[in-house]
Amino acid sequence: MPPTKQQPAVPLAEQKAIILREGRRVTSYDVALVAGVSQSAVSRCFKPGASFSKATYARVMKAAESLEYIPNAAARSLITRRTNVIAIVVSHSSLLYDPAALSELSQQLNRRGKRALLFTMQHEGEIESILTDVWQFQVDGVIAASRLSEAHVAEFKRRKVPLVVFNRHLRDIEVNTVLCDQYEASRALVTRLAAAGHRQFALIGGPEQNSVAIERLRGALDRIEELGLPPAPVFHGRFDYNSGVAGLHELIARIGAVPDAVICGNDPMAMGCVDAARQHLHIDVPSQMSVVGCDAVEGSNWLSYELTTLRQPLHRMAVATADLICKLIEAEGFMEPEKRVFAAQFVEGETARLTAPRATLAA
Amino acid sequence: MPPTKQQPAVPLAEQKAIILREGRRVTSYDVALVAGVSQSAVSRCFKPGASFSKATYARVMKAAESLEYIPNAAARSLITRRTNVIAIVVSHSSLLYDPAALSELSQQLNRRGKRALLFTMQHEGEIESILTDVWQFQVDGVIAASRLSEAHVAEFKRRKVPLVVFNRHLRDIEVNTVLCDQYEASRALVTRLAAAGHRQFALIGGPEQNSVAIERLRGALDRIEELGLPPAPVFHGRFDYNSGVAGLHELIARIGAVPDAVICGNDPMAMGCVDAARQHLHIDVPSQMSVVGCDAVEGSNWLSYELTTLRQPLHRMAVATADLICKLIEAEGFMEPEKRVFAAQFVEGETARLTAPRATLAA
DNA sequence: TTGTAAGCGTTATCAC
DNA sequence: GTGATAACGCTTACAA
Repeated sequence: MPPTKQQPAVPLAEQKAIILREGRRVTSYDVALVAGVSQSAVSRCFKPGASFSKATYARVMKAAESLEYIPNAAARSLITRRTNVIAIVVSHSSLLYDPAALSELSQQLNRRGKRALLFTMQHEGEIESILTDVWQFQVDGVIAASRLSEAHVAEFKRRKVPLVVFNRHLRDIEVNTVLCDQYEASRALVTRLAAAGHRQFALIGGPEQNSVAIERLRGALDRIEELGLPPAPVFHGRFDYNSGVAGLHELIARIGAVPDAVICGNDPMAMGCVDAARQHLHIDVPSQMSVVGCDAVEGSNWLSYELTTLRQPLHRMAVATADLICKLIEAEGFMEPEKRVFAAQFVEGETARLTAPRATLAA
Repeated sequence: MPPTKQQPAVPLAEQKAIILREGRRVTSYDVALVAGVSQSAVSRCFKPGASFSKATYARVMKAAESLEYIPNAAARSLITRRTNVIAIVVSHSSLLYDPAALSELSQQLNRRGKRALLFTMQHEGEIESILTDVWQFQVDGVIAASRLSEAHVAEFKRRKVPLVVFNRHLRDIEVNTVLCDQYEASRALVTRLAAAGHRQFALIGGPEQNSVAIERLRGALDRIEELGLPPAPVFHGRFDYNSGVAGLHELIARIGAVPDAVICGNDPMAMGCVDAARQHLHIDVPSQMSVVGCDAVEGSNWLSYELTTLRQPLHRMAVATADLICKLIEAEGFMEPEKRVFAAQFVEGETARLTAPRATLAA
């Protein structure tokens, strides 16, 4: 066996004492001293795919473990220009009303070795200060589930920070997007309900600025007009249960009669609408009035509701989003904006009448 | 006016061209060149409380803005040893079943100038790899809403990373904690229900390893025994709606009769229990059987349920958690572990009978 | 108040 | 395969 050439190793206990005394963190330099190798050798051992001998690796790992050494991500990212952090920008309400989306996104990023830096905003105005922080943290990319102006999108481009817009419709802006085709889903829904004999529609939409809410409304209104049905009144809610309750009362007052079908911008509003109908107004759902929600959230399929709704393929959308952001990071700017559109899946449920009523035929 | 002494400023356009050509990021050095000052002057202008003249500040800010300069957080944290990032470790299920907690925490951190790095875990086993990442990212502190072993807590201490455990009961471990007194709340609940004449209790608990679930069960079981009531059977669910449905069926089979009251470990399970009673078994709630949940989640107060439940003061808990973690960061280790305990608030709702039944007196 | 210069803890380059 | 050495972009004494 040839003699192993190596630097004199510093005793572990001694090095530990020094670190403790100076109140320092453990660095790769400390590991190098204990392992009897150079600092760069330590660095290489922590880099997958780098070249080092088995013996060096063993010595380094032993020293690293006994010192509980962990590489410093800040120092690494300073030179690699990669942080392995993806910012997720999400509004307070989407977090509350659809927590599964955030959870899925986080999981998918983790699986790809990325971590999620969470930015929640209560008001649209906070976006400015959030973006400032996003730039500061040098995140590798951003997933935004929030409204973004054209100027904001342009700044992402200038700064070369990959951006994927999740489930928002940014019309006429060239930007990477993963979304569910709300417009088409709404149209198909109206078609189906109309085929079952519904004529007078009423709509409980989401906030007027919300792009998802807008698309859902547009789809329904366009299709209603195309089919020559009576115009549908619109109530703008805030995506919460109470908006559904209030919405139904107001819509009935406006029409002066019970509508055949109420299409709601999301599930909590639809559940509010169902409850208001059944418990306040003693309207039977679905025989007297149909109610449809959107999102198939936790709770929509419970026995008390069994809501008719539209399920977004959240898992697949999260996978697509994570894939896309990773691809963008790899491509380093040399990629055309990509839009990945998913179709919503109809959940029949029990709150909408989906076949023509016999009674009507008899009458 | 005295002549302003300053270094020759480099033209903005020229500097921009250089940056673009070299594909670099904009650094404080670029700003310094354009502003005609030293790099350290630029740094100082971005540090609140540092000393600089008004004139210098103005020149620096003008240059910074025109170059769209933003300080690099990685470089800064390398030297300041502060990242302004707090890790939030949360299990998939708590994110899903109580998204408001995460949202509140994130908001409160933001308000204190901190950002949240989100770690979600689907299985308890993932905690190891998560902690490795936590150390790498040099976060200023960690808020954990998950199970942590004594060894894990010890590692936080060794690495001097502030830790606050959110709403978990780590028995016999010295660790900063913000929680709701589940044990006491459960005891009080049993007391109140017993006073209303309930004798046969049944329990639908959460996962056997979950500390919150354990405390809730313990409190109920202890109090039931103290009051000399018949022993209550326990079903262990997974915190989801279906567990509540399945739980009620099984508990009734075990007792051989309908219990007087079912205490559930959280709201979705309670709602499952209510639905199973009303719709599968045609048991009237609350006249024939009382059902109580826990958490007062979104949906528990909707008309179809109006659940009797225990509300945790989430907002105040989030504020306390954010305050505590910030205090710990400031104290740099010189602080005794602190436990902040909040009391749950009883929500009367409509699924539990809270007064003695007249019928019983007559019989 | 301001500029000079020495770090912070890595990775990357390049001889050997 | 390995060890010097130069970045990375900032903060912070210290001297002027």
